[in-house]
Amino acid sequence: MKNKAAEPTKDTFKHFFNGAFSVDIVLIAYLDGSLKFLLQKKQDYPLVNEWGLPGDLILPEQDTDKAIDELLIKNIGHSDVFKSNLRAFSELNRHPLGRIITIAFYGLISFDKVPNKLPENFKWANLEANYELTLDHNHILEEAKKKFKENLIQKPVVFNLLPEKFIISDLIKIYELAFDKKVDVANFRKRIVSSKMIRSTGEFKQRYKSHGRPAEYYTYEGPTKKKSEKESILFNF
Amino acid sequence: MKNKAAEPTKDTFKHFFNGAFSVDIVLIAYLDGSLKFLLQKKQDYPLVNEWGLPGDLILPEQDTDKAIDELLIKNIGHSDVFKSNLRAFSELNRHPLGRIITIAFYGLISFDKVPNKLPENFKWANLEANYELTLDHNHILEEAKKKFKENLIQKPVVFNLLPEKFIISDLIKIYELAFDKKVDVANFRKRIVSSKMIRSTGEFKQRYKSHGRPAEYYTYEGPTKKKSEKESILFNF
DNA sequence: ACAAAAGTGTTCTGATTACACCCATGC
DNA sequence: GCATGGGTGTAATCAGAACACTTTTGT
Repeated sequence: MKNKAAEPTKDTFKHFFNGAFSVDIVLIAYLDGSLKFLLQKKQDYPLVNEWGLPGDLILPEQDTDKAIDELLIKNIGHSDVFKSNLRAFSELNRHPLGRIITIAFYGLISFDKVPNKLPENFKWANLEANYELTLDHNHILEEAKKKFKENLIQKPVVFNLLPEKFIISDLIKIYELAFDKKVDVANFRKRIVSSKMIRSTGEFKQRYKSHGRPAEYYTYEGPTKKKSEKESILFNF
Repeated sequence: MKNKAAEPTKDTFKHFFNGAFSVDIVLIAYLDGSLKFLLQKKQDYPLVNEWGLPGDLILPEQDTDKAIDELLIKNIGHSDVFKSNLRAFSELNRHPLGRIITIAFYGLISFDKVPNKLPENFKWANLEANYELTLDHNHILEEAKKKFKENLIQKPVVFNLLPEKFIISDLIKIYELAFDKKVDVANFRKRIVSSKMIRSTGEFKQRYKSHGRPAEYYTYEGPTKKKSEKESILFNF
């Protein structure tokens, strides 16, 4: 017992510290009547000219959230988006440079905050299109889409895709696109209005080159003040 | 243009490869009529004698899923549990040894698979108790509990806490414990039986030292075959 | 016989569905 | 006037909440 090895120190653990981290983001927007996500053409070795999710290697001393913000600021000019930590992707051989675990985020940006011009190596792609992305980015994209859809029905995240003032038909359109299903407009409208989550502004959308009654602008008021707070709980699957 | 720097190589990225990874798991069980989670007293420098979630540093060449399985096998004798990738925890100064990003899992183990004897430095703790855990493990625990509860109402994960054959009152008890609310037994029962998710076995639980009508054992049949598959979609918040 | 736990039935209410109808505008 | 998109009303149905009641056991 007295003959035990030397006390461990930080140095004892050196061999654990040979891994790298990166961040990637699936940034979703509602643009031109369809759902899109942001793509980046990689320019650095070893992925030159491959398309993938916006992302970067980070240094061990870099914070992941800040790294995402910096990435966004650099490329779309600001980081004013809704961000949610998706999960880590850690498959052993996911990256040719060595063991890199990536922290994936999914984000939502409202269309009024989408810049008119993107850097040359960025583009918006249709969320439903099939792209061959680099590394495991198709996998990350799928998981993000899954979480996005779950969130859409469970939490008021839609509003992050829309400006302060929006029209209900855009709200509905997003659901129809995301789930590829029709929405009963009358019932959707009644439910969302009666929930008090949105409030009418009295302003109306002027229409150009189309007719029909002008749509009223609504604005998001925050989550529902739980109406009833059920006494008994029950599963729902 | 011709004067550009040398082509980058793997070596160019060396400075990114100074980070470490770990895995941690919040393993939940339904034991002795309450919900518990597994705790480990750390024995290695620099966390000696601090209690935290079961977990370990992993080498850059180790797979995270395998690492969790090995951890479980070593300490509870098998890895036959339901596991779900929670997310990565990456705060800059979460670990005294340096930048270590941990991949957190949450897991569910059925009480018939819980070993009678645990290693000395492991114990089951009440899920609702307040412990001072090492590092950011309280934070990880909270996120795991949140996801556990979400899952309970959204997906048929409860069955992972119960043996092949179980009685409905245990099923209900888990919900009551997790949400600290009463469940209307009659309605719960009707809903779960009519869902065809569980099937009665014809076997009954013999009771010792208590009276009351014997409970029938049920068994899980798999997820509901979507009864109606709604035409129109609607949010639910 | 009675207490305790398991399991069933019935009523009432309110949410959800389906769909018909009305409104405001451009051409 | 009529086509188009926005917006409201209503009747029928169905799922959920509440709770009383029956069954089977131990003591």
